[in-house]
Amino acid sequence: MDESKEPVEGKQRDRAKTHDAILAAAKDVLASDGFQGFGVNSVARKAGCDKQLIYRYFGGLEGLVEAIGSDLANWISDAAMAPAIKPSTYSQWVETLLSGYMSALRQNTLVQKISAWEVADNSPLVRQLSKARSIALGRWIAGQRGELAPPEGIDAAATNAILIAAAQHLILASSTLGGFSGLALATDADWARAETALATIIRKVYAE
Amino acid sequence: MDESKEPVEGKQRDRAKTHDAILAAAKDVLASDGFQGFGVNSVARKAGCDKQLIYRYFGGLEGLVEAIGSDLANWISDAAMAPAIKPSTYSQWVETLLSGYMSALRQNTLVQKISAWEVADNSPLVRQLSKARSIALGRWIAGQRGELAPPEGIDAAATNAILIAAAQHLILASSTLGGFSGLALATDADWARAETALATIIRKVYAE
DNA sequence: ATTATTTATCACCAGTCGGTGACATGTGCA
DNA sequence: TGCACATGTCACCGACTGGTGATAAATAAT
Repeated sequence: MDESKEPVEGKQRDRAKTHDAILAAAKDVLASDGFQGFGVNSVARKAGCDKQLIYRYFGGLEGLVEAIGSDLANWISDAAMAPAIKPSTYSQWVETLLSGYMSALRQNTLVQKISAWEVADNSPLVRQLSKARSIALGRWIAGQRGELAPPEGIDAAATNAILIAAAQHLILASSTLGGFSGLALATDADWARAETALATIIRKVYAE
Repeated sequence: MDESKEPVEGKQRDRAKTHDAILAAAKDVLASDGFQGFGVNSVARKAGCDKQLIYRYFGGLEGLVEAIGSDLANWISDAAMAPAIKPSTYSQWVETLLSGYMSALRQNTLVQKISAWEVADNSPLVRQLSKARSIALGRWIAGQRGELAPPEGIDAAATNAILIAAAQHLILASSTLGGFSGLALATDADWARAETALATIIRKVYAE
């Protein structure tokens, strides 16, 4: 009767399971130790298997990163909930967009790391992850786009890039430094303060 | 007569010169290859000397980084020129402050890298450099501070942190990605556009 | 000229890296 | 049963890393 299909749990020969374990370990190493300590040896160590399997199942580090990239295809759509109310002004639209982006990014530490590496490291592997992140983000924004037009006389594209840059940098800085430029970003109250300030900026900038 | 003190130039035994060559090579490796390829071997290779000398003259990598940190003590004061006209409103003051910070940061690629590493890598060496950068920045801002007060009813500390975060992130992204979020940041015209948008934000936010 | 001392180089260590071939063992099919 | 294959393990390679002790060579002091 011991010939059941899942007897002992764990060390059974199960390609799919080891495959997933390697993938999970890879994401884990990336999120915790960063790109510095990312390699076949460390991933195999954390996955509890031989590194040879990484070459067999993923074709090496490159293929492994590719798999992680595919895994990130919907990182923001999954995390950012749809806005409760449909925005009726351009200012509101930017506000909800930025709020959704921030909440999604704050939930996904791996994407945070990738965003940070984008500007700190231009190795091929990082570029690969960066591309996957960017594509998913672009698709999400495209889906959020409505028919609202920005006020006249303002460079909306540049302004929004500035706002997104600020939001992103605050999140990255909060994870590693706990704040930025004297502004604490640890507790929920801290974040409420930051989001209030950001919302005020948006409203004043896009005031009709 | 050949016993002059600086005869052939170069391969003479000159501790001070080698010391400086190592320091320069270290900054060079950091700025070009990043923290990834930073180590005694690569620095010694670039400096054209034996790595043993790094241990002798700096006490290892840690001391070398420390020396680089001291070298960065006045990075912003040296680069940011004093404002042409003394700002007469809080809005103007923020504008000149941010403008000076941006121009100084854009000129110093090493500090750019350090700023990027701050949020991407929390190794002890990075923290050391980050600290040196932060101290120099804080001293500069303290020196720029005037008696101007922000308008009532606005969280100036949070707002300024947001603005600085945006400026910094745009600069970092421009160096590695050539732009951010669809906004090109390569040519001078690109930067003029970004700075205009930023100035507009500041004026609208801090309008009296 | 003969020491002492500084400056620089070399050879080597143990450890890790990415990568690969040979091998053992469990699983399913004939 | 026996065979073929899939799965997993091990040992090893060359290259690189940080780090150190011994040694050569040039300068300074006597």
